[in-house]
Amino acid sequence: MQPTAVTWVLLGLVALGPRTGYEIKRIVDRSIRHFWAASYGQIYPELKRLEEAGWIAGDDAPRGGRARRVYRITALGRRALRGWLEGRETRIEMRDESLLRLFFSDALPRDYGLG
Amino acid sequence: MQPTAVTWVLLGLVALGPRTGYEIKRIVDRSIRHFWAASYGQIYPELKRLEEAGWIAGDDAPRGGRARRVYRITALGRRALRGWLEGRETRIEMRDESLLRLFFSDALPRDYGLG
DNA sequence: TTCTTCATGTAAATAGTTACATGATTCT
DNA sequence: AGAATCATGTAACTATTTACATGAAGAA
Repeated sequence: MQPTAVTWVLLGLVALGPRTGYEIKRIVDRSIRHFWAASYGQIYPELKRLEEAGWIAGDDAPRGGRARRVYRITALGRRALRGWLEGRETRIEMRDESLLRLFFSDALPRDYGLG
Repeated sequence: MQPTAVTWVLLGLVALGPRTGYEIKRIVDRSIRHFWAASYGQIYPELKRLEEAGWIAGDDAPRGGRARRVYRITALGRRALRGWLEGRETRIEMRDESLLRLFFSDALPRDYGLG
């Protein structure tokens, strides 16, 4: 399975305990997003892919009449996650507008506004 | 002009001195990319847009038989850049794989590999 | 002469966000 | 009753990367 941007986020969260896509999104938005964001448009399709690959398994668990699907990690998924955890690859990309501003802070002639 | 991701990178670099698209790409790859990356597919079309907006002006400056276009900033461009520099908006997004790994470092049962 | 760098540009593919559709449940 | 939250999913849009085409100049 070719991992995408959200593969390890989903697999990691499901490894911590059974989760729905909705719960995953909530957790990501509250904490993980500070160093790795994820949108519904990524999460739901990727959960399907992970299930097809056998890394997670989904169980229908409706709450009343409301559809709901809870995913849990499989042995195969644990193996994959362990492999990634032990990896040394360290992809890092960032966009920090304040650093960009700092970089260009002297790009224009000063206006001596503070002088 | 609706700014894109690379607008301020290009305008800032051109404000520091006349530059070709190729030079901009080289500078970005050597330094700025650590906090704000840019690809040719963004740079060349955006240089065109900036020129159409009157924020920069391009002059053909071939080297021998090799086509070459050098851009310089205009008064309008300086105004726009100053406006952005004085702004307080601070968009920041990052993806740090090692932080993600750290976050999930206890997601699996320990294998006591170091014990 | 061959390799690297200079130089511009874009098509195609991939990635990602946003906004909506849909509707139940729970909280105030 | 009304608002917020739970819950899934995707279409359409926007953004971004990659790889290629093209070819001259300079360095080894």
